[in-house]
Amino acid sequence: MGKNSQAKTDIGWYQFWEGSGFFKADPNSPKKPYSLLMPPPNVNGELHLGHAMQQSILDTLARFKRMQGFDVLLLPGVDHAGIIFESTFNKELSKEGLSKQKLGYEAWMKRAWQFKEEIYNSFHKTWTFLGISADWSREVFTLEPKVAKATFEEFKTFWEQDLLYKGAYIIQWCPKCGTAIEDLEMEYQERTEKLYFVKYQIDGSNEFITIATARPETIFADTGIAVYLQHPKFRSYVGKNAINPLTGNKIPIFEDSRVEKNFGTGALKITPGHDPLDFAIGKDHNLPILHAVDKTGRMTELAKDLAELKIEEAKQKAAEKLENMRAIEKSEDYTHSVPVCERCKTTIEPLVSEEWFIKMKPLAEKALKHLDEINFLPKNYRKILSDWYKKIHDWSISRSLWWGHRIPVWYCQKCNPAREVGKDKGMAISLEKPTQKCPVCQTSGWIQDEQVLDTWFSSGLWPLATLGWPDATKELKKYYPWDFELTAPEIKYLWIARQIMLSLWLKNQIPFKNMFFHGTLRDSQGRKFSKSLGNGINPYELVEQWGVDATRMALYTYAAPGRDARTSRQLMDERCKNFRNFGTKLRNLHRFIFELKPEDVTASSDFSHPEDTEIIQWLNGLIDSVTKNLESYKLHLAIEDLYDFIWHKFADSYIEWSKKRRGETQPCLEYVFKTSLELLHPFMPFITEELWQKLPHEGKSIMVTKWPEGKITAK
RNA sequence: GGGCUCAUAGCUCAGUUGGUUAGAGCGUUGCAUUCACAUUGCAAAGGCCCCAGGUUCGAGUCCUGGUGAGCCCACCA
Repeated sequence: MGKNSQAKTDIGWYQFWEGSGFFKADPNSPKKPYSLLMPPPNVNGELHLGHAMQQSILDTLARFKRMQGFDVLLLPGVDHAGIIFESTFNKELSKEGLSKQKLGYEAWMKRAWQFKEEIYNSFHKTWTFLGISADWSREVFTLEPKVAKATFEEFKTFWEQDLLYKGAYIIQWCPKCGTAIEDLEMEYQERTEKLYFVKYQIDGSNEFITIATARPETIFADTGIAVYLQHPKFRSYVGKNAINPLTGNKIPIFEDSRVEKNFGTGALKITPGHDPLDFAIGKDHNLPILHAVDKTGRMTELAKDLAELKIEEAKQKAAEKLENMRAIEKSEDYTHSVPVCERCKTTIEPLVSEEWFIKMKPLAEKALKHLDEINFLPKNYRKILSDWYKKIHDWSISRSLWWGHRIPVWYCQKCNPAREVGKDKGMAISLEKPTQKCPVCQTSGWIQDEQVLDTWFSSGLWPLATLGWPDATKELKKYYPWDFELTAPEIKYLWIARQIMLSLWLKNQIPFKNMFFHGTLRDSQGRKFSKSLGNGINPYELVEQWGVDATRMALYTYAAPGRDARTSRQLMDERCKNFRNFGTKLRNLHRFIFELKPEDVTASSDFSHPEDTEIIQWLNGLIDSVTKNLESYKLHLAIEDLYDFIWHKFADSYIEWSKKRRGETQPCLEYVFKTSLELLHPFMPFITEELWQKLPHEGKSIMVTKWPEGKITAK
């Protein structure tokens, strides 16, 4: 009962604040701006405890800056999250026996937007109960036209600057998601597999060269054998051909420095179509690229009678074949890490495919020059990012998905059916279907590239697109660069590093002045929270049980920059309970000071009594420390001081002393209590508003009252 | 194989630029409590601040080496 009525009150305050326009930024206001950018959560599932922490931190800073008199913009939004969304959504569809293919593009899209809407609503529910004071009138979703326009501008800029190209490249392909993914989107699983030592006969001889491989099924696509330089045994074979045991093809044997001396036999089969290293070696030695496995993860015609089989089965069969022909010298158990798709955990199949890329080197170099203009917390992230920029590689930006921004490239069906890329090739870049005719053949049968852009291609523009770039809006002028941005460390390269490069390249300015990396909340065994482990803690349950303010306070205790923390439902409950009790303490302070006010109170005081002086001095110290800690984003230190002051110094000490001279302490009690509430408001917005409203006060809300400065000095 | 981070009370963690006797919450123990207290207050116990060196008048904090844990990056077939 009590909990429910409390929740209603909280929502009431939230509506009061929002209805009063307190959350809105005003680009026309003469106040100085302070801008905070919410990292857009992925439209995938519900917001978790990490989001709750992240967004509570943002909200606290926004409320603090507002009270300090800034025109605050806390801009919220949601990311469409291409691959993750599709894999989640398609899983949902499969429960109904449906699939992408069965539904078709139009119907799938319609359902997808509905699904997005459901998730979106749950986000808003969470944001509301957490009390997030964001400017909802400026909320952005990364698939909306505003972002499409910015993304097109980005694409066009790279195209015009010749930083964009399309080419055959070995990519990491997820057969289940049906798309290329980036190295950054892979993870590794330890697996024990068989390492086969396979004999390849030397052409025109009875001798053999032996290679070690864990993937016998790809032998069908072998187009060479490389041995390390000056191999004592195999060097005599260099220049000769080996016979591919499964196809009978003759393949060249050559030396290459990239072959490891101390692994396997010192000879490496080269399969340019199915391995990144082989691709590189094959390219340098002009080897043909063959595919034994296709994009669905099945064997191709090349594998003859093994065609159509899935990789795992083909591996067995290929090994048996080799065994039967006595081509296997031996096999060993071999434990290595296998790349899998971060999203669906399917084994990655490297394949050669036509993809779009951006040349990143000039962007990275520019970012490196300006990195010092950003204040990183913790500061070692400057080095982490700069190391990454130094060994940057080209960014593959195309994905074979439906959920995303379509690549804004149109090919002339008549004169460029192969969809080649080039300024003279009957192709156009345009956000909409081009209206002009093909300059080469004068027809207008344009067809758009079917792939979509990598999610991060648009998310990387978040600091710009949210403010209306490429248009020169007044928002862009006033709030850019952002004062504050925060994120989880795991997307430092995917997102943060890209935002920095793209903002500098396109706008010639850093995207944000302060970049805060919070730690990762983990379970009691140090594992990340994940759906599959089922170890997550639902923030809503904590709020239900302990209230928002207490939950927020518990989360700030984990808000030290860059520090991972172990927690559990039990530990969260302990901390929440503690801060719930702190809230009770605040209510009792109010009761003591106001509801149980004696008759004989003194109207005013110069706080000259030594006990008054003492508490005022403590309070002034508190104002300084809370202000300073908020200015430097150390929320965990600020709440420690607030807690200690209010509970132990004010309640346990001063209030006890005051009982001897209750009447004359009234002005001091009221001043200290009210100031404490104001200092606490950014952290515990609801209870502080509730109590502040019951006090004698000026102004409409504690939210828009002036931040305490501690002008009162006792003699 | 590189790189980064961490190691502080039984547990989860603070400890800003080196500076008295190293802190909090929870937990434990004892006492009090018809007091503003959905209990709260008072008190206690509990620490070779991972190990070994070094710098310094002074080190939990800085440097070197070691041990252990975690994370990130990397093409070991």
